[in-house]
Amino acid sequence: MENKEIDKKLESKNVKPTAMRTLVYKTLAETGKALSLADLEQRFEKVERSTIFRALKTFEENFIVHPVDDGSGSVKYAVCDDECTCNIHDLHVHFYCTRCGRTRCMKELPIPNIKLPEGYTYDNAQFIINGVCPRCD
Amino acid sequence: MENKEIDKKLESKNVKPTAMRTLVYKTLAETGKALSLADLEQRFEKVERSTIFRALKTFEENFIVHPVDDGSGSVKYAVCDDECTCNIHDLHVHFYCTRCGRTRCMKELPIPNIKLPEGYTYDNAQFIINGVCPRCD
DNA sequence: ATTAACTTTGCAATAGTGTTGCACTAACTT
DNA sequence: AAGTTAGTGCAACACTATTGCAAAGTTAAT
Repeated sequence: MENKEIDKKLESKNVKPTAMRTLVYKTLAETGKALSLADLEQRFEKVERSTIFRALKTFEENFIVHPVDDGSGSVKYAVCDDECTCNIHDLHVHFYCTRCGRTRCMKELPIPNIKLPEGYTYDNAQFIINGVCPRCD
Repeated sequence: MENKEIDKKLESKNVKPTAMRTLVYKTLAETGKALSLADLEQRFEKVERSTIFRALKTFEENFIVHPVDDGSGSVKYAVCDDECTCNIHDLHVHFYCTRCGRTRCMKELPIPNIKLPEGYTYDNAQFIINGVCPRCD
């Protein structure tokens, strides 16, 4: 993905594209997986943890990435689709491979509609499936 | 719940009932919610974190409690049903209230059956719904 | 262009969760 | 009762997430 393209994308979501943000976004988009802060940190070496952290938070607030808590101990982040507003209708299943630790967005599997008992309202959900991915099988 | 009853239960799952374990189990069973290590720690004051921690791990290994990672930052634990073997068929939805931070097992809502793409196998899942519970509404 | 105002970044420090080694004590075995 | 095993408390530590502050970079206004 071109840097210019990324910058446009960020701007379209009201986030000023800086070198670091572009880099973080690019990495997330190119790997196509959900990555944790530590994952990202390793990939660049030079960049400060807090800088990446704040980039992710900014992205999250502006619906550029969504957080995935796969139970691995650290929250991971994956790029949202263009139309994503991170509301309940955009949610999808995530698959966590217990062998390689990789987390994959299963955008083709939307979170099933659940009928909660009387009195409960919801606005978000996480559906993590743990198992073994084809690569590790 | 009687202590004797608890002790029987623990023994039936091959866990030796000690004073601490009985206490931890009792608390989990009586509150009827999923509690974190920190939650439990607060309730007793006197008892060591690591002791509670190890009690929970022991319970988990022996299918006496199941862990719930509701995204609050700390894993919580809830008592299993009698017949629970913590395999994929025993799994149920958990509801995390974003106002009060309480996590409730929705045993009446089993995790829906998901058809994964070719090549993926699974053995566990977490389905957390975030919203507001009746108490907080 | 220069200064002022604001934003982003890097660094250092901190809080909280989870986890382990070790020594001490309690419980169980023979 | 002596020896072995299991459980507990304490202290230490690793790691993730998070924040305050100061330096550097960017933008806007004169």
